Amino acid sequence: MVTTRQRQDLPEDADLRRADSLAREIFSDVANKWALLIIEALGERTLRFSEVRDEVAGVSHKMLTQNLRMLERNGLVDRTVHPTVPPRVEYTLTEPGRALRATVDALCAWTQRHLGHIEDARRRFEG
Amino acid sequence: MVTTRQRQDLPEDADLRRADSLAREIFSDVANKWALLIIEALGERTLRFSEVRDEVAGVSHKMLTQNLRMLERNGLVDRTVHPTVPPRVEYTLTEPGRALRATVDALCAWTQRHLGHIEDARRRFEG
DNA sequence: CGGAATCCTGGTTGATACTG
DNA sequence: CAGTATCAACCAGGATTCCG
Repeated sequence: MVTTRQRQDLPEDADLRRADSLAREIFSDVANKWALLIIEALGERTLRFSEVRDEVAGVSHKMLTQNLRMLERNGLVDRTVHPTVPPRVEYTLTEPGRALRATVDALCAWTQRHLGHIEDARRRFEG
Repeated sequence: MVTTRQRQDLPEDADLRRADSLAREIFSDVANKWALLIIEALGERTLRFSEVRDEVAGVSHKMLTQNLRMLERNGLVDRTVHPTVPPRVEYTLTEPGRALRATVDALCAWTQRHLGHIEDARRRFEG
């Protein structure tokens, strides 16, 4: 993944730059708090809309639908509508979604491992 | 890292909940586009403010200082001021910063690997 | 129950200008 | 060059309401 400015602008770089801006877009979609928390909440399970809402602390109805749509659009979650009444909508991670979840797990582990160091750094910072 | 609601609220859980909200806070700090791009840009190198700005495409002066401060506060980057004129300020990842970078690398790799799948998913989504 | 639409507020962002 | 301050614009995000 390219995260830096392009140094040149030759015509033959066109498709490279396209893939690049796409990567950037996906990165922006995914590198966001709610998306990552939702992916983490889904884990290996299949959850209903309201179950996800209950699992992800503090998420609003709106943010949840918005992010679930985005994840569905990018093929990271499957959305299944059961035509019953009342309606029942279930969400599951797709294969790419589960792969992403692995790196989110790593991020969570990193956070846990460095909690102490970060607390110290903060005390030192404002001193 | 705990990402779900607390089911109970017993007194003895107080410090657990404190660590929890701290983890949540750090997660929110770090799970953001600019922070991750900056960490990726720094990599193993030491860069000046203007060099980081040049490496991270599209970041504004303000967002850059803001995020660098945040990363410094959390002890993820070292900030060294050389008292020369004009001033020279250099940024380097700390050990925790480099550890975090490893997971960011994983995220970037994930993005690259699934670019195609995601493009397809999008086409299927809007139909 | 899940979702869309509306409104409304406040935080985030970029532009600009100024300091050391 | 690096950083801060100020201001205006914008958009994220919450609350609410209505629909299937």
